[in-house]
Amino acid sequence: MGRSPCCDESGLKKGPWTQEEDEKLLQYIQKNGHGSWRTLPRLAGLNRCGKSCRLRWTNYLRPDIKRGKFSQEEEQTILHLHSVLGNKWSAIAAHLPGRTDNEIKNFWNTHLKKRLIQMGFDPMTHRPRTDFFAALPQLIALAALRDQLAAAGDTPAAGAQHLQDGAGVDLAIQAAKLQYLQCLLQSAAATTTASPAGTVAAHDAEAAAAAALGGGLCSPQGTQDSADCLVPVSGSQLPSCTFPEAPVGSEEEGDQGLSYGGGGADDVVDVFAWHGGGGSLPPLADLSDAANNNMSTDGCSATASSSFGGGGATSSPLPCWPEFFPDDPFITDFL
DNA sequence: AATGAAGGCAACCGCAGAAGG
DNA sequence: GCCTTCTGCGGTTGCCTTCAT
Repeated sequence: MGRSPCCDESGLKKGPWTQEEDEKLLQYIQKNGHGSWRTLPRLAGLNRCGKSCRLRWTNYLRPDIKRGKFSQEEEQTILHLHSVLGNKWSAIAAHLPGRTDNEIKNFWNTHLKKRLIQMGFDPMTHRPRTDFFAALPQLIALAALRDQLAAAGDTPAAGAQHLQDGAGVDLAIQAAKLQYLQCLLQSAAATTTASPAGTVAAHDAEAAAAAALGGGLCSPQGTQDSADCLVPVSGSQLPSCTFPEAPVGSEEEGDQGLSYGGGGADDVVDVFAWHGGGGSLPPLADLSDAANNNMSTDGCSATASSSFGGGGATSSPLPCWPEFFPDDPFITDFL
């Protein structure tokens, strides 16, 4: 190593490309192919380093580049492959025709990664985060929801009126959501000892990715059972292909489909809406049905089909929160 | 309407590995 | 086998646009 960067050579232009430069590069490559990137700029009459030319070509000028928003299928694929491959952007890009590694990397860093973090998942391991600060947004949301519940039940008359005018149903739905949230946190605790995906040998990860793709990725239409979608190395991980797609047609949820709020209690609702979109978790309507019917007090039975947490949520009853904060009056009172 | 903050994206930088002599 | 050169990849930066106040 120790080789000086190619762009250190004096006089070479850096920064944004002009249309004229694009045209020169495009015409040269279309006519001659790129050949040696190092000699290309001189031959093409460009005052750029070869590296810059290659980047411009592969990330922007290449004719097969697909532009525009990522589709739901592409999002699912990225999430799934990232859970298996990690930050191997070029490998991930190889499975997404027309998408560049740079584009995928940017999309991950600006969208998907943030969503995982906001939902309390470690974006590197795709597992629920177990530290307190990761759960802080949920705690805040819980507090807000509790206030809402308390306000609704201020007086018996008010409470009865709420139930009559439909507000009671909303509260029941929110209670069901809350219980689901508790399940998530429980699964977080259950996966504390699990090893991170990053420890998986690269060839195993590649093989797993190939197997997953060859055997068919988790169908966005949900035609394949979520358990079948899990590749071996990510069997106890959360997102990957077990992420359900966003509710179809929810344009108001934002341009990417997956819904997130800006903070506070809205986050919880949005997160649940996303989870309930049709993947391995029951749709929100199911939760509300459970709430309206005979909602179990263990908080997890309503989501018994969930694959989250590697079985922790399905095999062990709650209470989860009192284990974390046994003396916290808010927790004990709320539960 | 102005201004600051945040988000999104294109491009750069430096490292690692492959290829060739 | 060693050294040099080239290519590709992942991380990071900085600019531009959009949004919020």
